[in-house]
Amino acid sequence: MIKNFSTIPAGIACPMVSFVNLISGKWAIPILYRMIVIDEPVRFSDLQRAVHPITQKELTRQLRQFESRGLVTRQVFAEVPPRVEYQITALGKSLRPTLDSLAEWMLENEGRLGD
Amino acid sequence: MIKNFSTIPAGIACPMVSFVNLISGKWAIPILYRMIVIDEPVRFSDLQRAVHPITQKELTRQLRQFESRGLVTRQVFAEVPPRVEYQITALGKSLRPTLDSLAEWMLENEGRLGD
DNA sequence: CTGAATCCGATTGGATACTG
DNA sequence: CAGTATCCAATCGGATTCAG
Repeated sequence: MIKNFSTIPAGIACPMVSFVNLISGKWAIPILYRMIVIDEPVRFSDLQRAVHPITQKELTRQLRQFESRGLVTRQVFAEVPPRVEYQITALGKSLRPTLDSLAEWMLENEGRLGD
Repeated sequence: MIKNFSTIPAGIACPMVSFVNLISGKWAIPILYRMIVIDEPVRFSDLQRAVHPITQKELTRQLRQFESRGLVTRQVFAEVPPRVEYQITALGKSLRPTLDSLAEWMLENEGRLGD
């Protein structure tokens, strides 16, 4: 017998919609997780090397988005050659346990997935 | 002082890339989480009502994808009117702790996010 | 009821060239 | 080095129509 499905509050899934809005796209999670693991200021070019093969354009876009959300900070040094360092914030770091869990699940179950 | 970034194995972020490939898109996580919470066979139309305002096309596409990955099952009943029931698999359910953690983080931190 | 098919606009994301 | 600007292809995703 199937329970009356409509009795389940529609709001349950809403955090998930918010989450997808927060970190959607091909590179968002990989970038964020990498920065969490690093947990130190990191230069743009180093980050690009670490998260490859991401393009400059994509990396820039995602970093700007994270910055506006308060997940990472951006510090510009008035030098030649220019140096810009990005770093994960406390808020960003608070995502670590969740993302760890996610990575672990993937490592454990990748082999079981179809296709 | 900045650690030499290139010493960090590039493989660390790979599970994340796999994860994004598994459940990317606007509706994938909301659908999956909803089915996990239900944990019972659910009809197509009920699911569409629960995860709104998703279109038929999108719901169909995502369900087919999940089916091919082994995250949900699809059972067709030869009736008039036709009935099709989808249900989360054990593999799909094993994602629950991770997705719970994700939902909780979102509920706790939604207010702290910029923009 | 459960789709498949089609059309369409919006968004994503890669490649490349250029700049301070 | 750290971007910006431009072009382009592919995908995403909504609206609508049709079919078994």
